Amino acid sequence: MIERLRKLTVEAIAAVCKNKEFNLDFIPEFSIEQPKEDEYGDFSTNAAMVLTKKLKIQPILIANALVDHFPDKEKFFKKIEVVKPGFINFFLSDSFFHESLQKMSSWTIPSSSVEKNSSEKILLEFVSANPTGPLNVVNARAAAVGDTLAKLFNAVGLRADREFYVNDEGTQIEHLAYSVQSRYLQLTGSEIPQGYKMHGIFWIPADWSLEKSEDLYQGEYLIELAEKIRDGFRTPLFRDEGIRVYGNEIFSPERIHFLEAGFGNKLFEIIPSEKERIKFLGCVSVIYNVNLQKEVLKRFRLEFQNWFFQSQLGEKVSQSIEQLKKNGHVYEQDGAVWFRSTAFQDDKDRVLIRQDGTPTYFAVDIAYHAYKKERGYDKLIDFLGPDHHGYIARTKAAVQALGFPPDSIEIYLIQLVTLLSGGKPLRMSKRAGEFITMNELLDDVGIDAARWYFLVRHRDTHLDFDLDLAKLQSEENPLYYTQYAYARICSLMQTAEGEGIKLLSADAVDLSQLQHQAEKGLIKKMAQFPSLVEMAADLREPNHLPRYAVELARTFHSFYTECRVLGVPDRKLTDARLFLVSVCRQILKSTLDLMGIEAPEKM
RNA sequence: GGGCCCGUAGCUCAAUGGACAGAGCAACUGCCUUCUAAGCAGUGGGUUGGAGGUUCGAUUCCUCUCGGGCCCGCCA
Repeated sequence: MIERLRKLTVEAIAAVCKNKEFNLDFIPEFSIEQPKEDEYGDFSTNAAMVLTKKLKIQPILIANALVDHFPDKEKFFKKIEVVKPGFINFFLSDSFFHESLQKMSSWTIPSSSVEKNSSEKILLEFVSANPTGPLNVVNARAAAVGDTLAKLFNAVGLRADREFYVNDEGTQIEHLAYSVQSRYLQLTGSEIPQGYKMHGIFWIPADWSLEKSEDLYQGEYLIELAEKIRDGFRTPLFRDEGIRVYGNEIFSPERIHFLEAGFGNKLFEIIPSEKERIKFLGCVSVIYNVNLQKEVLKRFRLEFQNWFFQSQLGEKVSQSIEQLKKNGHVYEQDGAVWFRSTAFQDDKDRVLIRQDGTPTYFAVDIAYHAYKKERGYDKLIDFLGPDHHGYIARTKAAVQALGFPPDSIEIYLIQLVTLLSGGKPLRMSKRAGEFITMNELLDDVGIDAARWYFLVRHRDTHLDFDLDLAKLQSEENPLYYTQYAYARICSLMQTAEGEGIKLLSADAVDLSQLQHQAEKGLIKKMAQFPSLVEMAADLREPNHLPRYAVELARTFHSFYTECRVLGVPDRKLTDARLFLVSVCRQILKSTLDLMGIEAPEKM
C-alpha cells in the first residue's frame, strides 16, 4: 500500500519533470506516512517539501504540480489535497484498500537466510561473553537485540550470520583454571600441593602477588564443575567440541577417559606438570562454560551460526600486524609496537605488542576483524557491552587501516540493565560471583517477557527492567495485550470453522464489503508492516517492533469491538471480515516471530 | 582533563527533519443475554532541562550550558 503510493508519487514526479516544469537529476528520499489526524488523509507525503531544497521553488507550487500529474487519480483516490506548507494528503478509494488487502495476504517473511535484494553478507557479532561463567542480564539484552536484528536483516532479504566470539586465551583463563583447581582441591580434601599457598579459599602458586589473586573467580558455579571433574561427565562434550577446538593433544584419549569416568582425587597424579594441568583445566572450563552458555541461549530461542574461539586465530595475529605495517600505520616506541590509530580519529595511539613481546587484546581483536573480512563478510556489525565503549574508535580505525572502507564496520553499544524488584534496584557484583544469571531471569519472568522488555527500549539507553511488571499477566503488561489480540483472532477463526464458515481465498472473497472506518484503520495499520521492518533494519533498531505490535494489537482490538465478524446477517460481510482478520493474524504473527516471542492460540 | 549515553505528561517511555509532541500505567466517566472484558470508547494532564544557531519546518542536526549515568591499562 505504502510502496504503491511511493511508486505513484515517483511517477508523478517523473511526469512533471518530463513536462520540463522541473529539472531533477535524482529523486531525494521522501516519506509516506499515516498522519495522526484523519483529516489529513489516509496517508500523506512530504515529497513536495523535500523537493523544495533542490528546486528552490515554493513547496505549495511543487505539490500542486505533482497532484496534477498523479496517474490514475480517479481509480486510486477519493481525493488528493495539498495543505499548508506543502503536504500532499491522500484520501484513498475503497478499491485501493481492497486491492492492498488482497496483496497483503501473500506477504511472507523469510525466517532463514536468503539472498534477494543484495549479495551483501553481514556478520553480526554479539553477546561474546567471557567463557568464565554464566551469562548475565546484559548478555541477555544483547542476545535479544542481536537476534532480532539478524531476523530483520533476513526479512529484508539480506544475508546475516550471528557470531559469538569466545575469549579463550590469556590470563583470565589461567585465573579460571586456578579457581577451578582450588575448588577441586577443596572437594577432594587433598593435601596442599608443593609450591602453593592459600589465599582465601584459593590455592595459588607461592610466587603470586595478592593483587593477582584478587582476580580469581569466586562464583559457586565452579564447584559444580569441580565435582564433575572429580566424578565424571556423562556427555560427548569433550570428544566433539573439545577436540574440535583444542585438538587431541589437550584432549587425549586418556584424558577423555578420565573426564568421562571422573578423575577422583588423582588429577595431580595423572597430570603432574603444573603447566599442563592448568592448561588442561583452562580448556575444560572454557568448553564447559561455553556449553552452558549455548544451552541458555538455546532456551532463549537463539542459535549462533558461528562460535569463534580466539585461540583459533593463531598466525592471524602476526599476519594482521604485518598488514598494518605494510600499510604504514605501525611504529616502535619504548620497546613496544604501536598502531597509529590517531590517523583515523582515535584520540591516542594504541599498543599492539607489549614490551615483553606479547600481543595485546586489541591486537588480537584486529586479527579477528581481519579474519571476519577474510571469510567474505562485507559488513561487520559488533554489539559491545557498555564497558567497551573505548574500543569503538580504535577498532574502526584498525579496520580502515587494514584497507577496508569505513562503512564496512559498524559498532554499537548495548547499555546497562538494572533489575528492579519491588521498585528497588538489585545490586550485583560480578567478582564476588553475586549476580542474577540469564537463566535465573528466564526462570523468573519467562522468555517472552524477557525478550519483549529487552527489545522495547532503544539499545543505548539504560534499561530498568521491572521484574514485577514483566511477570504481571494483566492489562498493565503490553506483551500480554499483544498476545491477547493474537489469541482472540485464533479463537474467532476457530469458532468460524466450527460453524462451517470457511476462509475464502484472496481471489474468491468480495472485499468491497469492507466499508467501515475500523476496517480501513486496520488495513492501514497492517500496511505499515513492510516499511516498518525496513526502517528497523536500516536503523539497526529492533525497538520499533514491539511498539508496532502494540499499535497493531490496539487497532485490532478496536476493530473487534466495533465490527462483528460472525453473526452478521450478510454472509459476504462475514467472509470479507474473516479474510481481513486472517491477514491481520499473519502480520501479528510475523511481528512476534521477528521478536522471537510466542504467538499463543489460546490465553 | 578527555570521551560516550540519557534529560519529553505524576510514573515508565515513543516520535526514520514534518502538521495540534504521542502511548501505556496511575486518576476519573461510561460499555459484557451474541466471535475471549487479559477488551473498547471517552476526560484531564506538557515552556520536549536551559540559551543560541542551521532550516520553509527542530524533540530530532550544530554550538554552548545545567543535571544524571557510564568509560578512559603495554588487563581480557
